[in-house]
Amino acid sequence: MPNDHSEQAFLDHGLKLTRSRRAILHVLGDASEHLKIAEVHRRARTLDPRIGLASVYRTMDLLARLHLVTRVHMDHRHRHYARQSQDHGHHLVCNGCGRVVEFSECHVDRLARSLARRTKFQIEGHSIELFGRCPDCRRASRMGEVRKPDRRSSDRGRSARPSKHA
Amino acid sequence: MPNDHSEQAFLDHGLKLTRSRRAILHVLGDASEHLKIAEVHRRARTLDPRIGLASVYRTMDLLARLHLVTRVHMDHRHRHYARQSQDHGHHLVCNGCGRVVEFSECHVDRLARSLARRTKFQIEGHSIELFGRCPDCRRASRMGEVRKPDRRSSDRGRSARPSKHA
DNA sequence: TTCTTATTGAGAAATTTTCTCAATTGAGGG
DNA sequence: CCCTCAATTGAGAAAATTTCTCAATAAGAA
Repeated sequence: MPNDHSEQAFLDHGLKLTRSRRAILHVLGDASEHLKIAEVHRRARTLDPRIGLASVYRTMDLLARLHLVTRVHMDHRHRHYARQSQDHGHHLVCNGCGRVVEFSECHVDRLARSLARRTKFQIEGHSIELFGRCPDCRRASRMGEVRKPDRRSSDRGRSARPSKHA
Repeated sequence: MPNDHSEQAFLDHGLKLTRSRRAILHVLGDASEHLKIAEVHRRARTLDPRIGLASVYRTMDLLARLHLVTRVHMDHRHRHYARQSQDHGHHLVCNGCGRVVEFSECHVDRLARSLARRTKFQIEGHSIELFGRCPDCRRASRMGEVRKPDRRSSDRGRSARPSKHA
């Protein structure tokens, strides 16, 4: 989000600040949600239509390596990225329909400290996902159905913008 | 793992117990690790070479919907599944090289209860991932490098079988 | 056994990600 | 300001993963 900070980080690591990278940083700076690659690409192209998809992949990888964004696991079909600073919404995902509810409470600090000590990793972030059944799907399964997933509604449900906030 | 239980679950839901499904249940029953689709397919074919990849996808989807198996998010490139009962290895992933260390301690019970109450979800499982830098990557970055990920070692690191257990 | 329909396997198609390579461009030095 | 050179790019090909289609098969009920 501090865009200048990101740009500086690039330079500090001897990386060039190119048109594409600047555009992508802008996109990420403006976004308030998690974005998947295709969406970053789409938005970046409104700033500069020349930007290629491969560059988006490359830049997002770099940003992740610089800890400016974090990969979040929202579904299996797409990569999603969140800015480092917003990386604190965790997810409750419905196994039935894919609906996602965000929540923020978590207490992994103790766990993180203990793992850091044992593994000598330097812990930088975390993500928690819980899986279950939303009320609608519970009702459906009480009625004996095995709901075949509906592609469209499932895609909607698993989209980047979680439907509710707990 | 209780194979008969799984087979029964199929019948209970009016689903047929076919050769392929039986083979896949066997594979899952024998496996002690998370498996990705391609691996399930490979193993199932040693039991019955006729099984097609599409059937593996279809069966794994069904199993997930029957709660006999859970999707776990180990990397972005593949789906991974774990048997419901073994869904309790969590991961510490190195942001630098992708190395994965498994750990088992976690205290999400309270969190789960509180979310269940607030959202009316029925919680069925969870996954925790922490991200950081492994000792090797910390050393490298102290030397100013931005390690470009090495495809091969990264693939090894992110594979289904974590390298170490904490 | 026969019937009915869910399920299958194979391959095509779609989707996402990675790779390759010639052309461009950023940043530093002169 | 211009040069130089390596980093970076865009485009498209290629790879990898997932989904779809459809005729053929086989599981389970009668």
